[in-house]
Amino acid sequence: MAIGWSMSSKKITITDVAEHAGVSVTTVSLVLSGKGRISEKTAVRVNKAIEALGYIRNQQAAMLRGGGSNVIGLIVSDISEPFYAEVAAGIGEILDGQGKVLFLTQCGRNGRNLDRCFDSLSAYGVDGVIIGSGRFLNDVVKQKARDVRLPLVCAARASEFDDIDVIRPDNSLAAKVATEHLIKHGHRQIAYLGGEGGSLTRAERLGGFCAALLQYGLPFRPEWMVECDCRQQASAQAAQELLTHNPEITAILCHKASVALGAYFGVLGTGYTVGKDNNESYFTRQVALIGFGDVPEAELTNPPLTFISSSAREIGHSAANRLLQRIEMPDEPPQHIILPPKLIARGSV
Amino acid sequence: MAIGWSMSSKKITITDVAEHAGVSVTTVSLVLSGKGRISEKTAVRVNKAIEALGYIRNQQAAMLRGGGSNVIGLIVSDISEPFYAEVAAGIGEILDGQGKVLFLTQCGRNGRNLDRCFDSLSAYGVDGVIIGSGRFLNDVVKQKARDVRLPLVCAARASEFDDIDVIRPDNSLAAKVATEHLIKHGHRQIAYLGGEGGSLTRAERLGGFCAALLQYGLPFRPEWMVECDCRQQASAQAAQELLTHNPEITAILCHKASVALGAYFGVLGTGYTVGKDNNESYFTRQVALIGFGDVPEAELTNPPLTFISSSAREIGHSAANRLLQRIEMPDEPPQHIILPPKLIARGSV
DNA sequence: GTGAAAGCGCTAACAG
DNA sequence: CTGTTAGCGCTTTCAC
Repeated sequence: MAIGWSMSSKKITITDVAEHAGVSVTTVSLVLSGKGRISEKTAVRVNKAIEALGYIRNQQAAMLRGGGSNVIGLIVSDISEPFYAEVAAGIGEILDGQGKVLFLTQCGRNGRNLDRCFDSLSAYGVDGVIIGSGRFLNDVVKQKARDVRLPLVCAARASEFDDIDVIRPDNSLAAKVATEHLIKHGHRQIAYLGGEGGSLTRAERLGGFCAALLQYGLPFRPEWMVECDCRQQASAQAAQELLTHNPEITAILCHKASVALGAYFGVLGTGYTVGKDNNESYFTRQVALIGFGDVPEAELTNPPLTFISSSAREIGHSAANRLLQRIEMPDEPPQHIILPPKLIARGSV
Repeated sequence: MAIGWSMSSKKITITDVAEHAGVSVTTVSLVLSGKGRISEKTAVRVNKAIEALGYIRNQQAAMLRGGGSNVIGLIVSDISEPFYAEVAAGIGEILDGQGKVLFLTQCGRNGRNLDRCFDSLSAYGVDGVIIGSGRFLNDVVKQKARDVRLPLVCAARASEFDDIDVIRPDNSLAAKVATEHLIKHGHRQIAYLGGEGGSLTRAERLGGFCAALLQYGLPFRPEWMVECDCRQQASAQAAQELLTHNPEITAILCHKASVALGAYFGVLGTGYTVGKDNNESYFTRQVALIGFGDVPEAELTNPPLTFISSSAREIGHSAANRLLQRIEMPDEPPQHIILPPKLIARGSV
């Protein structure tokens, strides 16, 4: 009748461990943190007691008196946006190796809760915070961070601030590299497909795109830079239209993975083929494609599309590392870390 | 020379507030938690002091003495997997409305860190934990949860346990509903495309699929249930092969969004069309498509593919709500919450 | 090397 | 309605 049942409900504290090991709480604490010089023998005894009792140190209490909490806060608008999910994963990877953990908050797609998120993180005693969607970051929060001396770094998709640490991809360079790649493969008539007018990311990329065109003395055609809904079908249609109305176009730079995928099928739909024909047998018209992508291993691998990537995961890595540094040295001037793009050639050029 | 500079670095405590407001700490505490009945006047005075000083309550200290921490722990293998990201977002939405927050941990794609994640959450005093990837959940962790009396619920993609709360989609029913939908639209030769052999989710769906076939007296064809790489191109090829080798097939159930998308283009690639022709002019062969999808608003909307969804976000909602309930009433027997599927008809059938 | 004691900021009795 | 007081579990001087 399950009488000898484990009544273990009582919370086990450092005191219990000390008792069990026949030492003082101080000693246990010292062993836990590896600080004071403890004799090998007692250390072993203490550890054995910890094991036996299944003791788990109460971090809340620990940080109350001591210094850091080993918790990092993250604010994103919505974690289900792949970019932020990827950044979060990257941050997690770094933190993991450092015995630190991640506090996740979502401020909503409109950023409404940003202030509340920040206060929340602050209240829970995080050692620093990383903010994803920098576009919502306002001066109130920045000031608050300064007031409570809470390190704040921004993991962004585009350039945003100059008064805090920012980690971001080099959109402009990425576009330039991609465009040059196309030019070097003989393309002279290049279009840019996708994105919305108001997007900073798009603006930066178009900047790089134009820069490359100008540098190589190629014509600059506003009507070849077309916005479109990012969904595949829409992109496919847009690509098809673009190609039929402008038969001279031989290459398209695609604003994101789904656009590239759409364009891929759009090109096929026009009866053209994608990529360069290695055998130099130019019987059917070919269109080259390069897509921008945050998430290397994803959709673009199959069909094999050449793409230019600024890994969101790496942004997460850098942001985490930067924050950790800043926690150590809070008074350094803020810096921008701009991640270079990587071009992955895979046959569609 | 910035001499009168804000020296606000000192941490502001409840005591400071009490002093500033000319009341005792108790009163402040009471105002903060809205517990004791405090006179309107003092409440206002206290709030004013809080405002003036920019006081932020130290949650760590609060929970040390009091009960809950208002923190919920989440363990997923990798937050960048869209399913988990979506679940996390759903959880966040619920918690947000309750003044609670989310602690995110990642146990790695192989689940290696599961134990460590759990201990971490436990150490930080979460009120309960939601585990995503249940497939990694082991008895050690379950026992540990019981020992420390930490409510544990599992937000899963498929059925996994019976000794803890589980929230999961009804894969079998979803497949059944989808299949019946096809049958009712006159289809008799239906294939299932995608997924990997070892997948529990797939097994459950195939179960529902077969059940529906049998129920309607339709033939059961193992060779029409084909596995395939989930990437688009692979799926497109697989669909094309399937259709050319088996000309009698008129409908395909697709294991996930990317497979459906691939199949869509695969069908077009064979020269057939997708969907039902409303004008009853059956000149070209048509193939109907239904995809499974976790994320309603995503890829399947365009092209307009009919799909059957078990919203990952809703799983997050339910999991959060269930956990909150269980925190209130820890001794209820564990229950399974099985979310019904939703069929969204959009023209591809 | 190890222990005793004083808090960290807050809440929860119990008095007034 | 409001104040006094005693801890929550842990770290950290400062003695021994």
